[in-house]
Amino acid sequence: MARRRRGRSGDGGSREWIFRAACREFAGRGFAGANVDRIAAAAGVNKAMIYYHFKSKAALYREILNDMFVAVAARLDAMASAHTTPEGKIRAFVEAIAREAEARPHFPPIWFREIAEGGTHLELATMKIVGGIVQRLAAMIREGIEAGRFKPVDPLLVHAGIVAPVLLYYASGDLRKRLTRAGLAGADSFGSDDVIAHVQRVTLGTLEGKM
Amino acid sequence: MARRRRGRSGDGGSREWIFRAACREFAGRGFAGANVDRIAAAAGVNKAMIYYHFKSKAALYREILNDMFVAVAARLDAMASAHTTPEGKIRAFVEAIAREAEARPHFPPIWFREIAEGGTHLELATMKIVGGIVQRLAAMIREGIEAGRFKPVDPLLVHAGIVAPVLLYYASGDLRKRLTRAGLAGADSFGSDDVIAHVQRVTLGTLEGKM
DNA sequence: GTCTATAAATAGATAGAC
DNA sequence: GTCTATCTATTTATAGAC
Repeated sequence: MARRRRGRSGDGGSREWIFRAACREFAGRGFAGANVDRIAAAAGVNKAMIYYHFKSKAALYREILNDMFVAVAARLDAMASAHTTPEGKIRAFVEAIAREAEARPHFPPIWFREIAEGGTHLELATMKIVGGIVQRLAAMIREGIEAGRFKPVDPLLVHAGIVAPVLLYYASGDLRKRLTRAGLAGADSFGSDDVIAHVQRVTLGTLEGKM
Repeated sequence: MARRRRGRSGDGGSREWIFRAACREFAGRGFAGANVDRIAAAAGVNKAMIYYHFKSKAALYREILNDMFVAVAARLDAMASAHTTPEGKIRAFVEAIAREAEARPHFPPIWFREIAEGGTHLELATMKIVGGIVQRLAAMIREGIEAGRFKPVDPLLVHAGIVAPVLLYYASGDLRKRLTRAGLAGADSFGSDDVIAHVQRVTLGTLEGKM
């Protein structure tokens, strides 16, 4: 442990080392389970530095939450603009969630825990960004309906059908390993690309009303 | 707070009061965030009683985890036996998960958190029960394939497509309330029956290869 | 910006009386 | 089975020197 990834290119100094170590700590142990001493050790800085850069453990956590959704929204816009058809946009939405989960491995577990906690730590600004993400998907569906290619389906049901399985896949990596080690049908039979393709197929099938 | 549901019919005494209060506490705050004093207060018993009935906070939590999956497996068997067709069994699987989430509101949030934690608290016996649940679904799919009604789809992908959205719906109740209060597209446009029907339709559409 | 030392509160667990 | 009192360890947070 201790002293990780200092001196790497793209490093923003102690503040960023702390931020990254905190992402891992909160993802692995949750807000209450996370330990400031451990974050400091993993970041390779003194504990007092955390309070120099951040107001509190809670403020640090809230900043991570906000960063997650800012990144998702940005990636969503970047990927969606490359597609013109409603189908392409839906595919891009699914892939954007998955790619963001890969870029920020703390995203799925932290979000799962925060959902379980009722979103207690979400700032208003962050909630608005979360709302905007759902609205982007709703707009894609509306567009597809107007183009006569999609049947009307509740956007939140579609959203859940995409985000829940994709994030579950990324959040459950350790659990699946553990189940496999225990001699159970752990299933390493597929990878992230299979998950993405499957969710894209299921989602479009639902929207195109082929069932 | 304090002193809840004592003297109700079906009460099993202090041990059960503690167990139920602990379910709520762990669901709302996670394992690390849960507080033994608060559990005792909510159960209306003295804190020492918790250690009289359970070995430790962790042991109490592990017992709750195990109880959850024993109940899911039991409900699954009870509901599946009432159906003969592969389609009916898949529908019953979806409904069983949902009904169990209603019967044990702590199930979705606790399971989400435990997944995020890599299943660290799962005993071997509990993991076997979890594995058995996936195997039950796999058997239903296999049966449908052999009957020429389903296309081959990875059972774990199907499982994720069912369990993730259903549990997300139940686990996100408080979050959705919070988003709505913040003036966002909270979506109270549908209820649990809509979610169940939607997931059943999507799952069968996927298995029947209509996309 | 960085570190040492420490305050101050919280929380899991147990001893022992009744 | 139940309660009081308490031990002990952990942990967030800050004061203050360099």
